[in-house]
Amino acid sequence: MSTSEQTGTDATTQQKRPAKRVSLQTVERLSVYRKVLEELDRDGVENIHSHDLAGLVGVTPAQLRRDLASFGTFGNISRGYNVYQMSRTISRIMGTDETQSVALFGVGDLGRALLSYRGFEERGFHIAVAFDVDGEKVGRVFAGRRCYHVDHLETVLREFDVRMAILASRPEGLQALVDRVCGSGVQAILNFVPKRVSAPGGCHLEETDIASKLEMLSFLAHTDATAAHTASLEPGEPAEGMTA
Amino acid sequence: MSTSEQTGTDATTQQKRPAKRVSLQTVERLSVYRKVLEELDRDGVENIHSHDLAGLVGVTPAQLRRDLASFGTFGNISRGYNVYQMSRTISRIMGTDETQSVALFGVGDLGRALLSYRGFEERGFHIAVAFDVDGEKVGRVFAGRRCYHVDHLETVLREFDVRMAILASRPEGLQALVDRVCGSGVQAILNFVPKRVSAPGGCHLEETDIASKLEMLSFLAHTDATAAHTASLEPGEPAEGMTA
DNA sequence: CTACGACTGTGATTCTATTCACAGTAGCTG
DNA sequence: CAGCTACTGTGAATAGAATCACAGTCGTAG
Ligand SMILES: NC(=O)c1ccc[n+]([C@@H]2O[C@H](COP(=O)([O-])OP(=O)(O)OC[C@H]3O[C@@H](n4cnc5c(N)ncnc54)[C@H](O)[C@@H]3O)[C@@H](O)[C@H]2O)c1
Ligand SMILES: NC(=O)c1ccc[n+]([C@@H]2O[C@H](COP(=O)([O-])OP(=O)(O)OC[C@H]3O[C@@H](n4cnc5c(N)ncnc54)[C@H](O)[C@@H]3O)[C@@H](O)[C@H]2O)c1
Repeated sequence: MSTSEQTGTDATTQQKRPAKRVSLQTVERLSVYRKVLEELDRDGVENIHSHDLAGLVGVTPAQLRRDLASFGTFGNISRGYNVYQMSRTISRIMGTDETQSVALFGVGDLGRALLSYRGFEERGFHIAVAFDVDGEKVGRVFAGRRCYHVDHLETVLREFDVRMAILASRPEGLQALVDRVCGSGVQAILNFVPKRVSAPGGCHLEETDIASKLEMLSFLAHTDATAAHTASLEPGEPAEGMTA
Repeated sequence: MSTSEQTGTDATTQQKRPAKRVSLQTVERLSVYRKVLEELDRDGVENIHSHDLAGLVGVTPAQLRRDLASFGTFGNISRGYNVYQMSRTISRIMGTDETQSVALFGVGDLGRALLSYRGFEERGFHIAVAFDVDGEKVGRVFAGRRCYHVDHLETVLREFDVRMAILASRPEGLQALVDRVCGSGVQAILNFVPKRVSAPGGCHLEETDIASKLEMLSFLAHTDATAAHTASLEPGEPAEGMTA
């Protein structure tokens, strides 16, 4: 950033630099920064230095500053960052400064747990509506949210102005569901169903495979438990067979 | 790998190369490879080429081969990889070739959803035991698993030979819980509680913050929705204040 | 008012991950 | 049985992320 107009920086200055490609890892960390900043704000802390904040979230000060720099200048030299301001700024960057409506697909065990979870509201998300195919569930109200039949998702999604969705349904027909959801204006999907699907262009899809996380942990536990990790392979016999 | 003894490679050959530091990202992908390989196996596919498998999981063929090469040689030239063998090998690498016992802490909405989920068994994990502090829940049986009081975790964990744990409790006293759990021989923890904790050395800890995933998705949706992403910042006034 | 100490933002550097590209080889064909 | 094709495993090249280190700035203290 240029040395001039330090005090006079206005939004336009930053808007002129949208080209900065910011990595997903940076965004993930931003989320953590904000969480910590909110705690600090609650504790009455007003300003904090990169060194201290970095210590709290477990990254290096350099990385923290670099992450923030992706979005422009907003620290005040020798006073550090304003906790409240920065928390709000990160919210705005992520689009969570105003509560967003989210749709839930699949009101099973997991879906109901998500519906009754109160932690989303604090982070700027509101599950506004649920969908299912089960006649037992359609029409009922779960934790204050009505459950509609998937057949009507197009009209209902637009009615509630939903742009994000959570999938907690079943693997069958998941791709078709994704296509319909994306076609109805949803731009981002969080998928809990352990099935590989792809979203059409312009729609972001994020997988959350819990079993996969456990596998990773299992690997880590096994590799440094058995010192020189015996996690070798067993090439076995060439296994003569047909070609795929 | 040397060109010799292609057919005669035995486990010891690989065990001599434990120095290969394999990245977490590689392990994450291994998990996906295995999932796809199991589907292929069910479909009767016996062999597959790196190109085809890579296409199915959404990575480049080079990356797939590189990932596998971290663990040694196990493709057969011009026949590709043996689907069943490779699936088993990856399981062994991750330590999921034999079912592992997992402990669950916190039998709330989320905890019960996890307990009733049948997908873990297929991936080599079995939630063998649950813990809570709520008198209403302690002593009861949920989906076949008994719920013990957290006070007795040390003895119960050893009894069930548990080396992995899932946290779905509450933020209060979480660090203390982690310390006790790690002290009882647990080597890996999957944490759903949105609170920053650290594990003592030798114990791996993985966070799964669902709201954080939503934030990431929100960011992505907002940034390429508003073309030249207006996600600028608002430096605001210098905000004179105390030092942190 | 000047000199100092400390902090941010960032160019340069190091480290890591991914991709390229090819040597070497197995199977297949005629 | 020789020649061809297409694949794997891997060194080399590239791209990307994290870290180092410092110039420039601000507040403060004397
Ligand atoms: N329960 C868990 O702890 C857990 C953990 C990880 C992943 N998952 C995955 O999340 C998903 C939901 O898990 P669950 O335990 O709640 O399963 P569940 O079977 O209890 O619930 C699934 C619900 O989705 C509904 N459904 C099926 N097809 C649908 C469709 N096309 N559109 C909308 N709704 C549909 C069903 O009627 C049912 O109510 C599953 O795919 C599961 O693999 C669950
Ligand atoms: N429900 C969700 O969809 C969801 C989503 C994301 C994260 N989470 C997080 O997962 C955790 C559990 O969520 P929930 O909705 O089931 O909450 P919950 O309040 O329904 O259940 C929490 C359970 O943990 C028990 N508990 C409290 N302290 C404990 C301790 N020290 N040891 C063992 N058990 C203890 C409580 O008695 C209760 O039964 C929460 O921290 C929540 O923030 C939940």
